[in-house]
Amino acid sequence: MKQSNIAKVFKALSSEQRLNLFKMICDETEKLNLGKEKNCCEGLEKAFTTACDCLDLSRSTISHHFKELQNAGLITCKRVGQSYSCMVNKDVVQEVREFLK
Amino acid sequence: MKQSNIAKVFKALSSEQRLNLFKMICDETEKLNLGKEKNCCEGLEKAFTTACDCLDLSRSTISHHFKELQNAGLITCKRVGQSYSCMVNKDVVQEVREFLK
DNA sequence: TTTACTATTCGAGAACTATCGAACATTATG
DNA sequence: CATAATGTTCGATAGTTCTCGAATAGTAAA
Repeated sequence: MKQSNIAKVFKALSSEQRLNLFKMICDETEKLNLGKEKNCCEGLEKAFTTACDCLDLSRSTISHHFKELQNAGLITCKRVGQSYSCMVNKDVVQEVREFLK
Repeated sequence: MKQSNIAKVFKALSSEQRLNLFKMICDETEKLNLGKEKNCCEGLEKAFTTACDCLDLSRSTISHHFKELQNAGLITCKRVGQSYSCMVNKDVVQEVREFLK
C-alpha cells in the first residue's frame, strides 16, 4: 500500500467519533461471530442504526463518517433491504499494522 | 491507552508530510543501529536538520510537525548541543498496533 | 398509494490545520 | 563580543473538517 493511502487510513481514524464508530463496528462484528464458523460472517447488519444508538450524532453526520471509513478502505458496506450491512476489511487493517512494525 | 489518545496518535500520522517525517525518523534510526548492540540507541542525531533536507517544507512548519509527533507521544526529542536528538517511542507504536488487532 | 422507516445529499457555520515568512531565542565558534 | 547555525514562536491566510438541520430519495409494508 502506498504511503499516501496509509495516511488516508490514519486520517479516517483520527477523529475520535469516527474511531468510536470503527471500534463499534469491530466489536459488534466480533460479538456476532462468537461461536460461529470462521468466514461465515456476512458483516454487521443494521450497522447504521446501531451506530445511531451508540453515538450521539445526527444521522447525516454518521452517514458522513461511514463514507470516510469506506473511502479509506477500512470497511465495506452494502445495502440489505431497508438497511445496511457493514464489514471490516481486515487486510487493510493488517497492512497498517505492518507499516507500524 | 485511552481511546482518545489512540485517536491523537492517528491524527499525528494523518498528514502525509508528517507521516513522511515519522517514517524518516524510523528509517534513519534503524540505519544508525545496524550492527550495533541492542538498546545502545541514543536516538537520531540532527533530526531536525535531516528533516529539513528530506522534506520540502519551511523550518517553522517542520518544527510544528515535530511538536505534533511529540505531543502524540510518538517521539521524544532532546536538545544536544546546538541541535536535536530524537527517538521513536516504540511502546506507543506497539500499543497502537495492539489496538488494531 | 400512503405511510413509515432508513439513509443520502446539500448548504452553512464554527472550528481546526497546514503552511509560510518574519522576528526572536539559544548555542557554538572565530 | 560578533557571527553563524539551529530551532521556536507569532500572525496571517488558504484550505479542510465536523457538525447540524432541512430537503430528498430508496425500500417495505399497510
